[in-house]
Amino acid sequence: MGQVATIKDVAQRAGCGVATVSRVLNNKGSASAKMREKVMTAVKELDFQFSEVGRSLQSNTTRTIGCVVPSIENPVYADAVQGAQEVCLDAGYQMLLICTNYNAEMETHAIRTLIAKQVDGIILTVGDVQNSEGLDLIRSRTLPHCLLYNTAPAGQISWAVDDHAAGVKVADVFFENNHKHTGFVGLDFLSSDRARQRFEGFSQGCANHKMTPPALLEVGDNEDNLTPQLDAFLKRHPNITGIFASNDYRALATIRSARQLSIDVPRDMSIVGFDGIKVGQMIDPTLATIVTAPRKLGAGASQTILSMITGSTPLQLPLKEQTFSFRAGGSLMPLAAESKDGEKVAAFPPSDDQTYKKAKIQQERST
Amino acid sequence: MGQVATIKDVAQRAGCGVATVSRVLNNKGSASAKMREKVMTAVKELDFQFSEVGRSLQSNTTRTIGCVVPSIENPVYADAVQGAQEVCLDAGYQMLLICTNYNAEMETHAIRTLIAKQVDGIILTVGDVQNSEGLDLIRSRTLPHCLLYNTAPAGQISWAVDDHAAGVKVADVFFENNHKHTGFVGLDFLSSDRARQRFEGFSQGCANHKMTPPALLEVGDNEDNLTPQLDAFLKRHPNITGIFASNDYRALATIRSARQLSIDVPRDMSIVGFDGIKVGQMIDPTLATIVTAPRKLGAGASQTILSMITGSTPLQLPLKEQTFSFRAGGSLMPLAAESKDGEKVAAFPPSDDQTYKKAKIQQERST
DNA sequence: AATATAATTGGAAACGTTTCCAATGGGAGG
DNA sequence: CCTCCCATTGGAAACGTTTCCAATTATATT
Repeated sequence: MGQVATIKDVAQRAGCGVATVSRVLNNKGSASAKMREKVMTAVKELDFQFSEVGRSLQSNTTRTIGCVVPSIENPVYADAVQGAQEVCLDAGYQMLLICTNYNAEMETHAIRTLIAKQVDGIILTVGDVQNSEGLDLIRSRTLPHCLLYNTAPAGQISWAVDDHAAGVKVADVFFENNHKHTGFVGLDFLSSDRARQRFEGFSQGCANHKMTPPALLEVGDNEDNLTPQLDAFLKRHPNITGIFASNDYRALATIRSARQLSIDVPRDMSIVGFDGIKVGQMIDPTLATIVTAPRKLGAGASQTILSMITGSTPLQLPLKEQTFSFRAGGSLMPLAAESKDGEKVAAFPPSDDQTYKKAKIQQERST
Repeated sequence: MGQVATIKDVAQRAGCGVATVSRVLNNKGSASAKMREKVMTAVKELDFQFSEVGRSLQSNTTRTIGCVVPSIENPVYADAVQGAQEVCLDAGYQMLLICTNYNAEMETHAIRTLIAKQVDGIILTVGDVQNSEGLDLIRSRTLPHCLLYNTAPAGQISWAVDDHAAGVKVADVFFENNHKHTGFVGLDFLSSDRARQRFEGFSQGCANHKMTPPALLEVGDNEDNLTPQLDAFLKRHPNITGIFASNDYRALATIRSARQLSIDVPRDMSIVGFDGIKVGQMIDPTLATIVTAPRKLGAGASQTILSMITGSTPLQLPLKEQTFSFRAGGSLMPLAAESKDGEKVAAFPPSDDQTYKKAKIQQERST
């Protein structure tokens, strides 16, 4: 960096003290018209701009908020970060972003770094809310922070999808469409708190409707060879007619694998995903899914943080039920009414495009 | 923020001067064993951590690099940012992220902000390299910076896909698969420099092979009603057998619209996309596309910036041809050899799954 | 014109670091 | 025991701001 002008340079050029320059530029305190003038021209000539680091040191404030998420390669987080970032920017804050790659050690390190950088607040998604070294660090400094996509521990604020309620909703939808025997495809639960919540809600919902408890297929994060696992799974549970996948990618993978096993979606099997990624509506069949609003969650987290910082009254959290909605799609169709006995084979509607379309429309109205 | 301990507190508690604390903690200069000891315990007791802002003021360095991109809702940028961020983090730098939403005013403001924040370098994607106020600001301060996804102006470094060469490659691929009459679907070019480059390369490639110049379909960013536009387009150019879409989303939309027009992909029409998004391989047919490596580009940009900062020898840019590769997929299949006359209807292979599969395999080998 | 009051101004301290430099102390060698 | 040298140590300045406060100047009121 070639030498940049400081407030001293401006003062010298304008022929006044630094205090005057500061007052003029910040519109704080009094200054005569001619002084204003002189300062302004000096600023122009030197192309002066305040150094935020000098300011930060003096004000004990950085106007920066930290954001810690696992990875923005996941569009859910990317969108949330974008939403959060926009709100920050509008309020004159900048965002320091750190991705942890789902690594607890990185997470702790990231938070330590943000604390050292003196951020005014932190928005974060941690791996384990109950046991997070980073979170403890934050708490011990009473630094404003707000969780994102974590289920809030008691008395804490978190902007997150209510995974459990969403799971219940999916069970409701399957029930309304006459599917009584269902399955759940998810990543092994150890690594994902959220998938577990979805499953538990789904189980609960099935129980509410006296449906068979959902069969569980846990897969590794290796999405490629889902087909053999799905095959074995469906052989074990032959009367399943509906599958809830823990996210949209997994739902797509499931559809693909089903197709490889000559199982048509939605004729032979209905699939519901989770997240509501954009492509879900661009493919055929379109993907029925729980759609979430990551941008809004991110934006909300930012607003919460900002209100904590400014001390203004904190934003109301959305109702749990408003953190998601069901979107109908071609991957889910109602089972013919006479299928209530669960005799899957007998339940197929005739293989007729018209029928399918009607079913889809009906389905769309049901939301 | 409850009062945090400063170096003075540590010094007081350890019974020494601040200089000693600084020396001990930075392992710089000499210090006796017992002093080290005392300082360390004081640090533990107070849970002390250096304030980076004090440091920054003194060292005229923030160990922060700024990153300006249009939007991380676009996975291409999200991945690039993630790659860049990781490299920065590994080098002990943090990343300040600002998304401009494709808005030139925001872009300028973002850069101004980053300069005020005294970032040590900037990675940026601008809307118009030739005419960017922000870029001028950076240049006038001789601040280390590196372009990303912009075609580099003379003498500048930019980590970007060679869109032109990629366009040529797509033409090559169509040629190898006997497609002579092609089209290009892209956003109106005013807003996207890159799409234009792709089109120009594609045209060039078609010319190289003495194919008909590609027909151009410019669509608005409203992806929903592509169908009528595609219909009109194909009526105007009835013998088109291959379409190159300016990105994967548009390719998927094109496939969907084609299907609505009862045009089967790939039987009646081959489609090639651009970007190589993940879902392209999860759908049916899989999407033939130009795959790019956004993470690598982002990481490369970071390395360039870091080497500029440290003054080490700058990383070699990748060869233009290495910034992308073609990935075969089910959405592209060869036209039967006897179709060279362009008589599309006569060219259909028999509607036989086996044939399709063979065609695909052959296609995959051709890369 | 003299005084009281208000507006304007600049010096200096403070924020948390690093680093220069001078001062102190201890040990070795004479 | 004296001297010299080196290791250790702390005071102070500097980095770029803001803001308190005292000093100066301008304006209003008699």
